[in-house]
Amino acid sequence: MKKKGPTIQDVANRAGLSKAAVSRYLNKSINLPEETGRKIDEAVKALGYRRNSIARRLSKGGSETIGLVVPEISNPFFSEMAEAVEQTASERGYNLILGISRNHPDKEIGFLRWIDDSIVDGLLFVTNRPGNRRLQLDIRRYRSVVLLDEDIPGTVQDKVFCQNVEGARDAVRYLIRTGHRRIFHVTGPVSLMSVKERLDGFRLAHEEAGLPCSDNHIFHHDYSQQFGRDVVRDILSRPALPDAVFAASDYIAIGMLEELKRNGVRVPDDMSIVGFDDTTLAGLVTPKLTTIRQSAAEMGRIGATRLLDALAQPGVLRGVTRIAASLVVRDSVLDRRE
Amino acid sequence: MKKKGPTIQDVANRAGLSKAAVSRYLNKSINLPEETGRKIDEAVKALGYRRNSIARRLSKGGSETIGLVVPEISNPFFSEMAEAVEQTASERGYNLILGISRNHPDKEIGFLRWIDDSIVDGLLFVTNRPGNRRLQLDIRRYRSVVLLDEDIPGTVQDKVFCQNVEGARDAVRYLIRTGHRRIFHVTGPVSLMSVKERLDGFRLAHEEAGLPCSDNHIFHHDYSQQFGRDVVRDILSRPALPDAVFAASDYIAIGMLEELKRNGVRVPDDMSIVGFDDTTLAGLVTPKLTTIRQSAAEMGRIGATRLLDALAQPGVLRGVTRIAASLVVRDSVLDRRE
DNA sequence: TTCATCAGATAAACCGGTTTACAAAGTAGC
DNA sequence: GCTACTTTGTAAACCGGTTTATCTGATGAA
Repeated sequence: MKKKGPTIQDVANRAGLSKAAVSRYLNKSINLPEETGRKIDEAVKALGYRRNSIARRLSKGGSETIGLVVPEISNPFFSEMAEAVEQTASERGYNLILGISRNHPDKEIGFLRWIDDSIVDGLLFVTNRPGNRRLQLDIRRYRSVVLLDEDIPGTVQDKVFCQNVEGARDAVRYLIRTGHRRIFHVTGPVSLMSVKERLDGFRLAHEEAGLPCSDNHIFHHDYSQQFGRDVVRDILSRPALPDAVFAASDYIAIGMLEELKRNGVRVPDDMSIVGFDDTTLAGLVTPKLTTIRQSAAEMGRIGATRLLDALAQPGVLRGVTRIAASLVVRDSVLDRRE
Repeated sequence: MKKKGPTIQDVANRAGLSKAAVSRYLNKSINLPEETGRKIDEAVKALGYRRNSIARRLSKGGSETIGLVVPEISNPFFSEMAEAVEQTASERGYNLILGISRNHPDKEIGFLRWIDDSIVDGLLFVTNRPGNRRLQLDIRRYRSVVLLDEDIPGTVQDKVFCQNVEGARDAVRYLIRTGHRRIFHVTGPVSLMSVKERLDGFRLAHEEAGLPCSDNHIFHHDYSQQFGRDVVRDILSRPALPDAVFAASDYIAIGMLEELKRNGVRVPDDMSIVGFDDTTLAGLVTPKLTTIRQSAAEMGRIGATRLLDALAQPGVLRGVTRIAASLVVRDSVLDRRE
């Protein structure tokens, strides 16, 4: 029942050589004459030798594994990201280990320890708790961490975000261009960089168009479907309805869609809605959601590439990379120009 | 820049003891007097010692990591499963490493090698290629593999599936009970166990009701949205439309919904639809999909528990576990009884 | 011939723990 | 006082590789 596989010593014995020769040959760190190489190859094949990766990690000090830490994986944005990261990692011979933080700072910090513990060589990190002081202080100690999607202020790592300002500005520009004048913004907590930046874009588009932009047209809470539903009740209780809403996430937009429907408000006839993210859900709801597309896959791919490059060649920081955010027109916005 | 953390030897030195004493104390495999224990604790704290998990794995022979292999992670069914697996694993001190096979048998077999390579102690395995001969032969060599969702014939591992027959039967019973008489079945490839079993349930419900059940009311291809769209064109080209369709996956059902809408066929007024899986998408589409709920999370949780139990106490096989599949009534079925 | 050089290969240290087998000191029982 | 445990602890082997420093014998140049 033991199934102890053959060790490198067994291979060496069979080939009539030393461990060192076999190891170096297998790692291509030595040039051996053809005949010798053949003997090793033969022994490896005959014994079915596979090197023990744990032992290898111990002596090399690396794990050939990277980690991805996300708040949740059942959110399509993160699962699309994970898919791309796994793809990129596996193309370069790395394994991917998954950490799900459920937004607990303790878990997040625990995942950082993976680096100390040589469980991973580096980490791709997404957090929704940028304000956590401990995390902030802690994360700076770690090189080989790449931040995705949301920033943690005061950190110096490589980072990959999307063009939040431009995306939001384009969304609102589009609403203005299609004749909307009273636009609300429903978004997440002010602590998040993406929220701040999308709000900047929202304001920018208003300024460009010479439109006023009141603070009480802005609703902060979180990027959830539930908030989308709740905010609708809030909005409907007000004297004047907006003719459009720019929601800073598809989840919010979808929650709103649902609740508006329940209240007999037709989208887009009575109210237009634009979302943000373009997860797979956006094309599935009715009406199909017009939204700003940011590719979670691209973010994952670029982040993983950055990280793997950094591991291969330490010391080279590339700073912040921005991926595109572009408008995808579907059915949730009505053209109101007469 | 080396950041070499303190080793157990450093702790031993500071506490004036031997490596062995420290190791055994830290692993609670020895009882030391309070005073000595305190000295070790002090040294650990003062030095900020964390044990090197790679070295530990090497000597213990285990990795305290399990793997989850799925065809894709961006499919909500699998990401919900992954979330539950990660949760269960982390509660028991295990890490989760993710393998995405993209349905390539080569990759699947590669992931099995993780066990040989001591990268994982065990594997949760979901495949859509049950027919692959090589995989079939190969997988039998591995204990500590648990099969989820789909079977691989001829294997002896622990397995967790859902009650496909009962679920499908209930779906069709419900359609019959609500007055439907001409029910089509749109499903995946015959090679999958789930497809066979759901078909059995489909037939069973017809028999019970004394209804005929023709083979050319059954459409096989795959569990994809695209097939849902395609099959609608096929069905609409036929002389007589069904009054209901039982789709063996939500993805198929959603694809059909979309294409039916495009063709002016109203759901559920002109045609009722029942899906299978109850992924998050089901509640989001219009009309909301009536479907059979199988909890991917529960499957993941139970599978992970089985695997971890098996690792803790080898040799005890529990065979096949079935999780519930139950009807969730939403808006895609019309009651046609006058 | 002789010294330098180099290809081919190895012994031994090392990575950082765990574990086995055993020693030394304390103490109980008689 | 002597034997028999118990307690407290350790030295050394081990896990399975990688890597460094070194050795040997052959080739080439002077």
